[in-house]
Amino acid sequence: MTFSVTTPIYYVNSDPHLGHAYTTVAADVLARHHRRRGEQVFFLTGTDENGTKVATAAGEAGYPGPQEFCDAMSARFRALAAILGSSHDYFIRTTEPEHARRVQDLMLKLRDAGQLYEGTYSGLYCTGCELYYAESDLIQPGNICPLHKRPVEWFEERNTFFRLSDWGARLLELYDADLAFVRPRARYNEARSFIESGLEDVSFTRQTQTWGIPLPWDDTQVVWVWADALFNYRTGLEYGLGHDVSDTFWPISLHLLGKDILRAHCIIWPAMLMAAGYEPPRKLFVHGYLTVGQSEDKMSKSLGNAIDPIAVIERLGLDALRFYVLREVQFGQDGGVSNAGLERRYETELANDLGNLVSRTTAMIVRYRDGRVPAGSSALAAVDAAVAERLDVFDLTGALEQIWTLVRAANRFVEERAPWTLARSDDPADAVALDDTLYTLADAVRSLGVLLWPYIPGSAEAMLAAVGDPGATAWERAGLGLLEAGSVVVQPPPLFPKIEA
RNA sequence: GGCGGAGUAGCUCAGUUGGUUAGAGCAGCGGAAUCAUAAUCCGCGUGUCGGGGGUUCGAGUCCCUCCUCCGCUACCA
Repeated sequence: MTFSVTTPIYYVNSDPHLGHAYTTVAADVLARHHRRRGEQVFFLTGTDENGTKVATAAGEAGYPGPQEFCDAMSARFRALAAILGSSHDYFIRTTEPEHARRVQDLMLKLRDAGQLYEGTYSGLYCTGCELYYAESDLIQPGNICPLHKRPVEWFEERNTFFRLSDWGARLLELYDADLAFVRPRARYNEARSFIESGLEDVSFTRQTQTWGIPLPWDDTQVVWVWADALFNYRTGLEYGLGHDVSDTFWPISLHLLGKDILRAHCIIWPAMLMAAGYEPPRKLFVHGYLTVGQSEDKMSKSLGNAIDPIAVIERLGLDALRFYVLREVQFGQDGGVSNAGLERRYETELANDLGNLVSRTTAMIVRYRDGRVPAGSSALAAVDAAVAERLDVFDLTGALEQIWTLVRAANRFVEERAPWTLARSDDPADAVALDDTLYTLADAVRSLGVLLWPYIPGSAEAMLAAVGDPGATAWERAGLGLLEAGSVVVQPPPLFPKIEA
């Protein structure tokens, strides 16, 4: 089995923020999960660096040229990925010569397949926005740009067009063949209805832009940044590892993307691939936005409303951030996030529910059984099947909820068994019951370590080490009753220390 | 306008193909326990399931209609 997953490549025109972190973490969790299942995984992320906006931004930021700007900005995204613990296999940059060369090859391939033709693109263009407007989006009368409050101009440009209009029927076949081709369902509907409404050809080159990949047969044109950017999902496999792994990992198992780039990914991209003779991706998952909570953080005066991923990591740790963004907001929907919400989840779920479970479990085994896991059998119900089921449909939030049912069950179990009472008893039956209880708890901590490893790898490894099963993160270990009696237990320092007031 | 989502406890949301007293987490109130990061566990909700109408023995779940919010309705990414 193989599993290939991508994030969008991030446009270097803006600074990395929580939204980028969100997508990267989500992709990382899936990549880690599939690796634990023993699959071969290729996880691709990177930066999108071509286009006029980048060239302009480079000038405004005082860089000698776009490349220097891209180098600096891309490095920031790469740094963010590293801080997030992203386990990507390759970080692609669209200014890499290898990428450019292969994009040119792909353009030739499209041309040779008769999928490109020369035409004229014309429309109402606002030089301030640097984009074309539909008449309906402008203030009438007078075709006034809603942003710049001045009339837009009629522009014409000689371009090379892609015959997107030829692919509507094939795209619909894709959507018909797999109702989960695009998730969540609302996004599937959105993409599908757009296709059904009729597709127009799309210009795949730009004449007026310079910062881009030249069209191989006409160097007065550059490849449209979207075509260039989308192709990264292919080119990255062809050269990222230093050798071509596209045979192994193609078609892409899953593209993660934000809802703002749905059309490019769910319509243009599969069509481009089919036109070039490649298999389209198997699945696309469109996630929502993390919105800044208004209600809860209304009190905070200054700039406290924005969540800076780096600041969160410095204060509460990487795992707190990774956990929070996937736990708080149903993956696939929009949802509010706030520092107050983050702290609440951290305190109640990570520190109190999970961290304390580890503390009390290890403390009791150290105290009552000299730090050795007694022989016993698990009295709890495993959740690994339910978790895998959620992850198979990319329900990262639902999987976490399933995991938490085990966390809660384990805490409840402690109260039910009251091991401290059993420990005070002289009855041999109580000693056996205590063994069973402690085994169940240690084993639950172990199982939770396996289940949570993709989400919070550092903490999960600490959990596994604490119950004497370090590094045993393979998914086959996610069930219950797999801990060896006699494993050495040590009480670790608190996994999630309370927030200092 | 058209298409598509959503409207369920104070908050965030679950609620398969219609079927027993509509659920979870959080917050709030009360209690128990003491292994543990004073961490945990138990108990407590008169919720018009957006309004109205209909189908049915029976609807949050199907049909009609109305209201509100959101997304999409093409080439910055």
